[in-house]
Amino acid sequence: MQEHYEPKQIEPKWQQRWREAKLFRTEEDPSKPKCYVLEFFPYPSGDGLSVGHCRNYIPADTLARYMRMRGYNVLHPMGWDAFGQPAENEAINKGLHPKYTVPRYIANYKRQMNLIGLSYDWEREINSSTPEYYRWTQWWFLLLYKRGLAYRANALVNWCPSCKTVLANEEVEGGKCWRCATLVEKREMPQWFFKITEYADRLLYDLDALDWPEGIKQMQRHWIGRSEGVEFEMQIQGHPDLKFRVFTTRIDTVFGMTFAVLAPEHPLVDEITTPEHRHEINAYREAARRLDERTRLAAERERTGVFTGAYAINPVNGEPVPIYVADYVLMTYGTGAIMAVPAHDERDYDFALKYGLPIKVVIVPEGASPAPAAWQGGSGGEGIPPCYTGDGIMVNSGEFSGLPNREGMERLADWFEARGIGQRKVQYRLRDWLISRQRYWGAPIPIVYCEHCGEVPVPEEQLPVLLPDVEQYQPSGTGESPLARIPEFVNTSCPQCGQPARRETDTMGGFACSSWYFFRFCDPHNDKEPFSQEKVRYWMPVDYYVGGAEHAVMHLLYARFWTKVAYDAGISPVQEPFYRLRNQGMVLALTPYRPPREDEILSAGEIGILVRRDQLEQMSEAEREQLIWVWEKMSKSKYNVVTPDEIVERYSADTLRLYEMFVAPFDTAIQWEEQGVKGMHRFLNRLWRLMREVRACFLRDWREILTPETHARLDDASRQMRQRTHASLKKLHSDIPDFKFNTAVATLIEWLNDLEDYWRKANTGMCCADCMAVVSEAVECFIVALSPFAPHIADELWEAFGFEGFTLQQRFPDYDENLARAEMFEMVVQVNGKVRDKITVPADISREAMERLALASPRVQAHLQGKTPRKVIVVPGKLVNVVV
RNA sequence: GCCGGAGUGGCGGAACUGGUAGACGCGCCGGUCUCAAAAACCGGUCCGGGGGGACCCGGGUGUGGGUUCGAUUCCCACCUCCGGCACCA
Repeated sequence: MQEHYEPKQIEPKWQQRWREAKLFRTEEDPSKPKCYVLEFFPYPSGDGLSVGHCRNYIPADTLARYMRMRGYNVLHPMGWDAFGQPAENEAINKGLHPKYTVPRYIANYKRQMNLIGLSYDWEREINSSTPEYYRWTQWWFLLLYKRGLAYRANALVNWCPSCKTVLANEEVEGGKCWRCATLVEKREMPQWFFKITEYADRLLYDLDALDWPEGIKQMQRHWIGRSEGVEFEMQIQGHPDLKFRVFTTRIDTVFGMTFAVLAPEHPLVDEITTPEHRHEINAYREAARRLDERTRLAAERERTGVFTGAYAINPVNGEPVPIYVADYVLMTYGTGAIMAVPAHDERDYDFALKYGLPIKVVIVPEGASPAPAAWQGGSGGEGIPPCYTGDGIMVNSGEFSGLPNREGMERLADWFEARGIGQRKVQYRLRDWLISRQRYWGAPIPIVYCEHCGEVPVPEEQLPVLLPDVEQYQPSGTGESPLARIPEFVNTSCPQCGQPARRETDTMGGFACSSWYFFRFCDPHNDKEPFSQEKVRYWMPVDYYVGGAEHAVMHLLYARFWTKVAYDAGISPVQEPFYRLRNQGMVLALTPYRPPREDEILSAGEIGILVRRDQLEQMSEAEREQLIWVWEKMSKSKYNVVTPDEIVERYSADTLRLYEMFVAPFDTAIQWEEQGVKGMHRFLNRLWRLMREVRACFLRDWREILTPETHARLDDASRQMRQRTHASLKKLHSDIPDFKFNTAVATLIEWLNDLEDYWRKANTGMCCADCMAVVSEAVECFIVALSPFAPHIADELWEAFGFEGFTLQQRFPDYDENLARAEMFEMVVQVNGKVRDKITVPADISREAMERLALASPRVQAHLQGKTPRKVIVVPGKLVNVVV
């Protein structure tokens, strides 16, 4: 055994041995329980992994290793979400085709993952950009298509002028593109959609049974946005042939309608606008269409709108109300038209105040007077009723007046349904999933357009539709994919009639690939089908799914949707793909900003000019003092990245692993500080030194020595050491599956501290064979228990102590419940709730004895000052509180 | 504005179903080794006050109130920070 801990020798050595032994290889084994541990499908970027990315992989790896050592058959695979726009954008910038860059980046990721000792079964590696994989992504498209869940439609879509492609609703964040933050525009184009809305209810209700972070479930619920209400029809005055429908969740307020609003894009606007308003309406619609997202973002909550000159008839009382066009009504939600009730809706209220429209109160809070005199003036001023959106009693509502509004809602819904002019309806915020991308680095949509047969799906046996080589990377700008400029690709024959036909040139967005990869990992090399039923039945669902919270809606919703479709088609054994979900916290790094120079101007919200690393090194002392350091998410663009490579170089992979798990709870954001890394390195050094000392006295047969009889004659310190060993194991068994890696590592450190103390004492003087057996038990258990966290040093020590094989093949040590329990405890004695004494007593002490000992304490007597206790509270195993 | 989460020493954080607040690590202070420094190791370290000292007294988990023998933990109100959504009728 080397004198010092030399990670540079032991880490590569063990990584090589693991590889040669195919240690991480997984096969189906019906005799063992399975455990599927999966991390989010990474996109292999040219920047490689940072220690920030490792925050995900390291704890997941520790969990996977632990589960293996618990006897589970663990599936822990890794692969690459290799299609996507970053690779294309890079191709444009550097002139290198993704087919060359992507494999290089993958190789680097893999090298880094191996460097930090991740236990992936590389035989199951998959790459979504290979025909072997995307063939089956296309197969999924056809599955959805056959089930009526894929359709092409002309639609007003989100267009990113920078990416030159359309975006799904989920990919638009605050009106900007999720990738490049460019303002998104609206365009009308034919596009492919998946009918995720058909699954809205199931996607909503099935969330309840999932063991996911509550926040993520909440976000999905909100994204689906189910609401119940009534959709009804309104006549337009002077147009007996025209009517429009509105949706409301507050049918109880229908008597308070004082105007109606159509979305600017509503098809009826043209027909009903009167000549004198036409000019103004057209201008408004044009502005809304063009500057849509921009103005809506800039002009906060400012309401604007224009009168059409037309009137709608309120069906409940026959009163005409003016019809406005306003952009606060969205064409994409509900019917694109609303009844406006300013007295009971904030938005309608603001609009009515601005345009001087009447405000008619139809609900009053229970016990309140409906008289105008009672109004203290809403935000509109004296004499104007405030906007009240809560529950109450209906007034001014004809035959419904006097009813509690909740009841009125039901009666009115019945009223509309009985007359056939309206019905109860459920609305969703969720829209269908737009899948088309006008890009070449994605899976081609397997559809052919034939003059005779129309839209024809490519037959399964003709898959894959191979992606051709693209020489011109640039998007066409017309909105078409670069694939459209490759005649050999576009021109084909119709699979049905054989006549000349054209291929669809759109590809599928990247989320298609990641919506089913967890199935593929179960059977990654199947070339007959996407996956075999037998294997999927064995492995699915994913038991632990680990990744960042940024995919809360997009990926996680899409993957759930595809899984449900597969379930309905009889090819998935589960309705939900991910039983447990855990989100890791971000890794923050200090990022330097400098004050702006005279010629530089900061935009709003900026605190200074970002300083690059090379610039930082050239700065003078005076300049450095001016810097403002801010904790920000580690990223290439902030020049604050720390790589695992440099940490492994300076310390070791095991150090990095321990630090990332120890520094904070798994789901908390952490601040990257190298000082803390040093602490973990010290721990490993200390471990090494102690093991070197202990090795000579190590007794392999400690199990035979430590019989119950021997245990009974051990001294206090030895029995306590055994208790510490077993209690530590117990704690590890509960912390690891619970993702409490920080306290798990703390437990290891404490255990080692105790062992060091015990060893010091046992080694000087009181040395005996029994003591060495106690040390040996602790040492052997410690090495094996350390293995999931720091596998390299664990295997090295394992070998140094003369054991064969790998720690990963050992059973994670079980603990003895009786030994884990302390024999003595420190009984706390309080007087009036304040700690006054601590007395060490046997664990099985009686309540009476506790009370007697407590009252006998001189300290307690001193605080009692002769007074007699009014009450004595005894909590067994804990404390005694004397109340005076 | 709405939804979700969190406020604990100089710092990251610990504390089971209400029961010793501050585990563990960093930093800092003192020491050992060294010509010296670094590294490494050993000891100390919530704040205030008292004592030569082992110790003793008081305060303390964002703020204010409440329940309780006892509250970081439960309840009410408020403040701050982080994440998400934002005209969804």
